[in-house]
Amino acid sequence: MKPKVIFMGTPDFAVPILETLIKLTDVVLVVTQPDKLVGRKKELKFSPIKELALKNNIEVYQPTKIRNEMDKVLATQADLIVTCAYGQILPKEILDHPTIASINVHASLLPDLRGGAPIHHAIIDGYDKTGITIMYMDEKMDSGDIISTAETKILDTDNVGTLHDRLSLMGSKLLEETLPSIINKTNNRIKQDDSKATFAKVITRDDEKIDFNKEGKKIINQIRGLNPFPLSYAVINGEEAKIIEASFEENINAVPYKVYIEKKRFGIGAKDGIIYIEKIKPFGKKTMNISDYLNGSQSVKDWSVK
RNA sequence: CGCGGGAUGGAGCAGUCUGGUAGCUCGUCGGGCUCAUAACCCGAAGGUCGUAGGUUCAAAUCCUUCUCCCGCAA
Repeated sequence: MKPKVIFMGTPDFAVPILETLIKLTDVVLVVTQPDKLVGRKKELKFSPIKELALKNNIEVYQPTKIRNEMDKVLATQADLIVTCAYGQILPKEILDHPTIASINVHASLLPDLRGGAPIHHAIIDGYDKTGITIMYMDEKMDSGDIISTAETKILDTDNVGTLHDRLSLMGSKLLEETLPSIINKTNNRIKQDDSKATFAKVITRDDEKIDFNKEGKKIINQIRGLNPFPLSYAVINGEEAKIIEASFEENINAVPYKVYIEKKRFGIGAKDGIIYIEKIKPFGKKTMNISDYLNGSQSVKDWSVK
């Protein structure tokens, strides 16, 4: 007899998790964020999790605020609630509802990087490794007892896209390995050391702007840690341009924000060296290599960066 | 009708306001120079200027329609 599971999640990251649950358990209800009007055309967009649920003929529930709309969940008999990047805090009544437990799949090695953007911050904040934690949920943010973990090194070549995809698959694999022990209640249960907790705040517009007074290494981490979404930017000649990829070379004489034009290279000074832009997405244009960008530009040497 | 940017040889752009021979930086191809080169020199090919219609002797350029791409805001 497969356990009955209520799954709560929203973005792409959670898709492999739900796929694993569909394979191993009886998913009786999927809870996800309401459909949103997205983009300039205001098209109604289903979350990736809703798409997957519909494809598998699983009932979907989309409360605006689950705290105020708990009846549906409480009326659904379940052994487990599994969440992954759902986007809403669950009240105690819901956490206590399933017969076995309410657990969460989180994309960091807790107690590091609690919160909404752990993958971005793992790179931005210069961590050399991160991972997946499956844990019990309590009423605070990502603070419940740890059941299992899996870790991965963050490579210099990683960005949010590659790390996201890797962690997502790791998450589904770890869940598959851990699920039996949770169901027969032989799993580990390790308290988090709250004094060591760090937080991964949701990315804001301010986090996207590059501050060239910072060290080059930090700037590169910021660029990687926001790629491919939402991308970092700088104001070049009065227009916002997304910086897609860049490299860093130490240079003791570098002046922050100064433009360094060399043959086919576009550098911007930082605190301890020069950031060379490799790929850029100018305002209103598509992503292009820096050589293309320079080809179409005139009097680049007079440009300013803010 | 939320605000704004864009569509011009293979790439990135200028030209549009002030209609009148299709331009720039690259790439490609051919040739030259060189021990050699992504460097340099010479030459060539390659574009119905996003779509449809209108104004005009004449439209990339002015007017209108539509399509597609992108940033912000939600």
